[in-house]
Amino acid sequence: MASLDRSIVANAPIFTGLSPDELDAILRDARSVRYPKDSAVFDQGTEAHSFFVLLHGHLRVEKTTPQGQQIVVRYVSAGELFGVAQALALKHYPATAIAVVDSVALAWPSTLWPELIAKFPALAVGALQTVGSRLQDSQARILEMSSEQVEQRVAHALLRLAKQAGRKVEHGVEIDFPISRQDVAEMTGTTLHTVSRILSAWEQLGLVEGGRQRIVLRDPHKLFGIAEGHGK
Amino acid sequence: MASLDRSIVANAPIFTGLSPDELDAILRDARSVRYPKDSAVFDQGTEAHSFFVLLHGHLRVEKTTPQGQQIVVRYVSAGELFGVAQALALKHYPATAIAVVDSVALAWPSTLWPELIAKFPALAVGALQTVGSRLQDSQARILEMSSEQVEQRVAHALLRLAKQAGRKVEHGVEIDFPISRQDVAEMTGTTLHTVSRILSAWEQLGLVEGGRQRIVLRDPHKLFGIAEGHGK
DNA sequence: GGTGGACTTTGCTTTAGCGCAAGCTGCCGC
DNA sequence: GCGGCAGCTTGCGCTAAAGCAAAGTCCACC
Repeated sequence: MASLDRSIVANAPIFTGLSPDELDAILRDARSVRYPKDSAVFDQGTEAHSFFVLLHGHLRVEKTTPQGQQIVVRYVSAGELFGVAQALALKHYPATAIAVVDSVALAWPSTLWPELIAKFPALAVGALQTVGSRLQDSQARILEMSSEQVEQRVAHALLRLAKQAGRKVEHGVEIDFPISRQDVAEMTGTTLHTVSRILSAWEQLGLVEGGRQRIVLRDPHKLFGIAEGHGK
Repeated sequence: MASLDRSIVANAPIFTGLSPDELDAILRDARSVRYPKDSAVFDQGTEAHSFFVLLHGHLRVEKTTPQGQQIVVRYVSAGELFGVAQALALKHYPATAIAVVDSVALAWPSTLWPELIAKFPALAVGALQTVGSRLQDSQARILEMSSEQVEQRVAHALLRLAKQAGRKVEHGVEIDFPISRQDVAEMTGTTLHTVSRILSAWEQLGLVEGGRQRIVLRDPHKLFGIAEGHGK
């Protein structure tokens, strides 16, 4: 088990560029925490006490407006760094992270971040790349929301989910955690109703297969066509 | 002039946490470049040869889809770091930066980034915070696009522009560089036509004052009300 | 001082997708 | 085994805003 965790950690992009010894030193300060399904790892607006690397499971990161409107910022998979508010000079978490399946994460106290950075500059470089790739994702999403129809956006979202957390099953690729129509709506800037309609239509065409909090892509290639604006 | 530049650089957030000596060492490797109005500092997709700090002027950063749809990612003001593709592990610039007024920037070869980081870890920390705050902005924008009406989004955009690059004038705050209705549309994910209509309506109400590539906010407070969804 | 093009305004038509409402279904807990 | 409810589907009307079209207006350059 410990060695399994080790391999996940060693392959985490954030830790590339560190020697095994350095990695050990860093891991000594971490504690491992279990988060049961549907529990929060941290809540938007609370003090950013820790930063994390996910060892096992999946998290949904969501952000809520003062008016109560909510969006899904992203899903976190094993090996990813998250909750680095401190590194971005934020005192409070800018979003809420919820375990969508039973999950395990390594946690470090935020106060340790400056020390760790000072000792291991490669960490800062890794963090920069992590945050940078999230920035890319966000901007891609803005571009999508400005230029694409809802149907295309939903197709894109499903393809991205499948890529990040897809599991091969008999007739396609299943998204490997429970995800509701509402969640997809909050990822694509639309409503539960519209997502439901779109998925129903696709199910007719044999492109996807649905169910309660369950989505299987049966024809990713054709979905890609829709995402790119052909198909339809 | 040199000392004027010095003070801009010294106050740039990216350089906080560096001693004057360190700053000098870093500046020795930079060259200063003039970009006349409407010229490109770099183009989306080209090799990321340099990274920059803007000394004077304003840039518009825009991103284009393969299909030709375009959005304005952000505007860059004096003192800001930009073009750090290399730090995010990108080989090519992910967007195009255009001078909207005659501008001057300091430029470093991208190849120098790893050395500088190694010598001055504070730089990595600064860059992380810069990129982090851009990530915050992008996510805020996604939230806005998912939950707000066009009118609110335009109000938000104008207020942000005024905050970042506002100049006090006789009856209000003027945005300190030429900006077209089209540009505002590309910032808010709408069309030229809709922006024009909204600004015309606001002009009727005395909230703004328009003109060719010119916007003056006459009643920021009331605009804020609209942005928050009251007013209407 | 005139002319062309870039920028803007404005009216009309169309439509994607939202909001509302009602009903269905499969799962979980008792 | 049976409620009950969370999640899903579906129909209908409505509206914000996009698309289309046509005319102004201002500026820069000749």
